[in-house]
Amino acid sequence: MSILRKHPAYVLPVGDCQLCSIREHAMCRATPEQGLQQLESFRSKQIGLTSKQHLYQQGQRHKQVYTLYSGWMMQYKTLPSGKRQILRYALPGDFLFFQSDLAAPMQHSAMALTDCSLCVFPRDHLLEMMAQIPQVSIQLATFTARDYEYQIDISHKNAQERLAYLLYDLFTRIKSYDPATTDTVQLPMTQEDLGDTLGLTQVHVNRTLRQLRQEKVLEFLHHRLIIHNFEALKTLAGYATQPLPHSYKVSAFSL
Amino acid sequence: MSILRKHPAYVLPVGDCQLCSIREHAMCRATPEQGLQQLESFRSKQIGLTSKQHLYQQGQRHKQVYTLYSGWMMQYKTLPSGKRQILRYALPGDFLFFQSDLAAPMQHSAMALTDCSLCVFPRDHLLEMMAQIPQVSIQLATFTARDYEYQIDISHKNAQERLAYLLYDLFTRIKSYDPATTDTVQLPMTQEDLGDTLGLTQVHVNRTLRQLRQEKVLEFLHHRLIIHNFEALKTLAGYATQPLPHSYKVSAFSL
DNA sequence: CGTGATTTTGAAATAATTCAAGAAGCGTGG
DNA sequence: CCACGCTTCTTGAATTATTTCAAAATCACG
Repeated sequence: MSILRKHPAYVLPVGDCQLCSIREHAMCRATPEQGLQQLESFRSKQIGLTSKQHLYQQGQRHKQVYTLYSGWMMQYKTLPSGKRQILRYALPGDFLFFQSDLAAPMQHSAMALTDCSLCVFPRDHLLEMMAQIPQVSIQLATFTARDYEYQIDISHKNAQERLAYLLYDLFTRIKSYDPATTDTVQLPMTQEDLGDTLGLTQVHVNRTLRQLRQEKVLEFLHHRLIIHNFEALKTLAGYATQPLPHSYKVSAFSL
Repeated sequence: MSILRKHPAYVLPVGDCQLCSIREHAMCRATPEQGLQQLESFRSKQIGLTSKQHLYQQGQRHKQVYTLYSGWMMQYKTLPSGKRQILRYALPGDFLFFQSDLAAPMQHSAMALTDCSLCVFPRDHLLEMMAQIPQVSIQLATFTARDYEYQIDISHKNAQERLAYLLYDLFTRIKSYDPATTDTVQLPMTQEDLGDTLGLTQVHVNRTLRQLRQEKVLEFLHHRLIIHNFEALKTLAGYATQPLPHSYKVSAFSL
């Protein structure tokens, strides 16, 4: 059995996907009881994927939208140059599908990194869901903003800082599924995946990981990430421990 | 009078800001008549800013949200290193303020690049507006997704491609305010601003602009952008003219 | 155990930054 | 209307960051 099959499959905390009995689901979180029933009426089915299987492909006019119930998925784009750009790793509870133009063909592909299961909703009903259940739109706007802020935060960093930022984020997200986690987690991605995520070559990722290992910050080897120095990692990743100074006057209107 | 004062101030097409009679306003676009009246009831006032004035500052707990009515603004962050990262240039109709955690202090600052006017809404009412007027949430999710996709698109590019992408985008946005535009527009930003937007040094922006000029793609000098070769620019910016090939099989569930 | 995928390392080339200094444009005050 | 000072733009040389190419070592899995 492949390492990706036996990889720990993080699962949403509550029961079978009723998209609704699962409060941790991105689409359900903060939705009131009545809204959950509505949501459930929109759901069309559940599906399973095995590792490496695609859920949808860039260029397709896809008719459905998803939330991930268990497993890891990744979303990526094939660029005009032929290179692969990984946009995002999805964990249980995360949306898969959203793009600014819902009517356009998908601008990216989604592939299972491990065996997965998902909840399916008809794409045609999404706007209806957003209109009828305000929490759905709010969640969607909030999660999209979070992804946006993630990209903003990583964009002006160098190789070491990016790697630190990405690995810190992945570690933190996984830890939220298994609070017993101390310093070690299993990750389904390779060094090449990390490179395609960060816009670095696999070779440079390897050398940067070596640096981080030598500096005793972390180790990443064969799908196992170990964090040795949490504080150093956070600092490298650019999480400010001090509030930033204000250097300009603010308009009189601003308060 | 400063060049930034006499800079062309793009204004929303329709009348005084009734946030409502202005259909092109991000918050109003696609909102039905009844929603517009509701929106108007939420609006608290209009304000003006002069060039270089700040609307809000990173770290503040800001009580209002805005849509820009006329002029240019920029949103930026001060990083722990002290460097400035410009996130976004706002033109009339654009939202200013959104972040994933509405209750947190602002994660960025907003400054007027030219004289500006804006519509103001109490931040406390934003979630209420989103819940009562579904179009507001949908617009917010859509625009945030657009910003996200913009960051995704620019993130794995080199200096020349980034500059091409940014300038093409700015050109296109301005053109939408003045359809008579052919190949020349005025931009309020400096080469240093472009550098802080793209994560490049001002010196490298200068050298890259020289390359683009020598290759007869475009000229950017003293706030004036001239596009000489639109096709070359689009290609450099990474807009694929051909659909991308599909290389993987898709799950049986995907249609 | 053998094969293909992944990781590691070295050497050379390219991309971008840093430091430094000079040139050109812009706006204010005389 | 000109002169001065400040900001922005330009260029060169040296340094650092990252990529490319290539090959060997290790690992996973059948």
